[in-house]
Amino acid sequence: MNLYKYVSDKINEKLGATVNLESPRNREFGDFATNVAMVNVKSAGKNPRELATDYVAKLAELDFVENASVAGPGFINIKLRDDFIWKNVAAPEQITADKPLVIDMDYGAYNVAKSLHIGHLRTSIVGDTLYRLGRFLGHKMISYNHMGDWGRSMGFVIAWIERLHPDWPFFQSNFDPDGDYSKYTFDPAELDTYYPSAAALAKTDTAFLEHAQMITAELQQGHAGYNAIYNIFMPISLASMNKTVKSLNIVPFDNDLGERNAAKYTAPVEKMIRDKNLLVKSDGAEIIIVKRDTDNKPMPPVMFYNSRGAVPYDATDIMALYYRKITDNPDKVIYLTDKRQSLHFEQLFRVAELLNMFPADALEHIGYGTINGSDGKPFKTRDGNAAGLNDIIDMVRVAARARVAESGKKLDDETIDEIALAALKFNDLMHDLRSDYIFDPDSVTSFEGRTGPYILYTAVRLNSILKKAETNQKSEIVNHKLTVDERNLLIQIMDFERTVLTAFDNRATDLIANYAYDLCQLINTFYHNCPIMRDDIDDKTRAGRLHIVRVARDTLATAIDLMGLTVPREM
RNA sequence: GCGCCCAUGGCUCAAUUGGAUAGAGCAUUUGACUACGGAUCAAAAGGUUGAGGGUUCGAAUCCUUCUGGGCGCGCCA
Repeated sequence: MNLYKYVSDKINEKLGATVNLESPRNREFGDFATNVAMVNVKSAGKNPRELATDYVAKLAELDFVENASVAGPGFINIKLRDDFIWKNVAAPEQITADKPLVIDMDYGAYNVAKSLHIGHLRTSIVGDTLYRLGRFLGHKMISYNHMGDWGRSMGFVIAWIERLHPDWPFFQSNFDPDGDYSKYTFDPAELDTYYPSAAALAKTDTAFLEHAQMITAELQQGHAGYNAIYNIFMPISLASMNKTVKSLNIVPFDNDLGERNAAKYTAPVEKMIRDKNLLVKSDGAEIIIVKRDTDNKPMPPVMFYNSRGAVPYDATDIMALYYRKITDNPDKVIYLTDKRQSLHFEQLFRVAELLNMFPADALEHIGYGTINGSDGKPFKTRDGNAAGLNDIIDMVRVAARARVAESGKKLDDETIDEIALAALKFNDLMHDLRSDYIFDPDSVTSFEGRTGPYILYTAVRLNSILKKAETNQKSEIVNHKLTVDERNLLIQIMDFERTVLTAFDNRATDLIANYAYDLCQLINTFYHNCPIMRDDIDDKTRAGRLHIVRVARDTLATAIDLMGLTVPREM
């Protein structure tokens, strides 16, 4: 149940006020606290402690209140009755948001012919958890991997292939579009080196750069040879992306539709823009002015056609939005990208408004921070290269395997992978996604303390008890007087629903991760202090504690699933 | 130049969006039933929340000035 909401509503009803209910930081103060007396002190004309005393008398009449007391400058602390807690604590169910929405989520945004690197970690992992959260709350979530598959980088890749194989038919003037080109193929790993190599060359070789830019424009305008070679490497690259997606255990994208798909809608979108007289010629390009008189900051125009006639990402993003409008017609579109792109999205949203495509509040950009190394600069491997995502996954796996070997346990590879992935993903999820954070390989691979493996370990422990207790499956709730550890755990369990709702509302995946960690701490303390299967434990206590274990396990398992992690059978 | 973001124990992060004695993890020191599984638990030590000023019952959080960092500002995404 949403304990917080229930208690909050009852108290509001009783006091005829809007109470700001909170969980006290220090659990000894009580299960809940409120500052309502301090807030209402002005209108009441009493001092806060007097007013609080009045409130306390009323609160004591509520059937779920064990006691209520005044503390400090006028806080009211409330302790719940044991039987109320016993009666209401339950495993989480699918929660339905008040108003289920259709939500398009744009994250991932992988690039063709460029392997995933550490920059894709957050968009993938956080995007996946937001997607799962939204789904859990009953929203219709539609995910888009808005691939970089049609812009400048494609010209670079093709130019690089031409450089390697100038004799290939795709680059000849007499290219036959109906020919059989099945013998031309690429090794995925090698393909991933093409774009970086080309980009590096373009920095020094202006002629190469200009040639690549021309190829981009010609590709977009239908050049047969370029399109043919594109159609060969594109699927190879996509398969490679999806392999990484799978190894990250993120929900497959509903749509792998990127810039190329969007560009199909150039004509209707251009018409919309022209109809409103928004397209302006400038330096050979065609742009949309989005600056407003009230702006006190730089607001460059949106590029629709560049001077070579190609559609850059400014334009394809408008078209992608158009595509989503005419297909999903979503209530909301949420973009999850690096925060450095926030100006771009502000521009895009202005265009959407100018075109009456979406109101401003339907579009949302969540900008996540950079993952830095211990030097405070974007994380690189020891040899100074941008760290590949597969390399990072492997690094954590190797560490996990070593850890298992050291402990003398025998776990299969699948389990080790689950542990390693948990370490990597939890480390990402626990940070405030809008801030930069430092990625410390030693800390991520330590598997101790505030880590993914700690979370999984806790779940495995609970499963282990339940397995052991299988024989006496009394599912009825036998209540006994709660110990402090039992009580703290149950209160936290009952706060799950509020946490999930708040996390989604604030697009704050760290709330789920931190909730799970706090829950695990309480579980482990309970586990340590409250024996269950030991011979000296009476049946009533055992049955009650087993019930707690079941509910705790189910709650934790739900949180783990929302984070896209898997509980191993053993560890 | 204009604009946005950040600064919290030695290190990495929190702080219920203005609430009580600023909490965790790592590292350090110490302890735990020969174990419902020790990837755990318990405890100690460690803080003028970058600096100054202001707002109020109450500030890490809001305003202001300063210092130090990061990022963005038309043909990349």
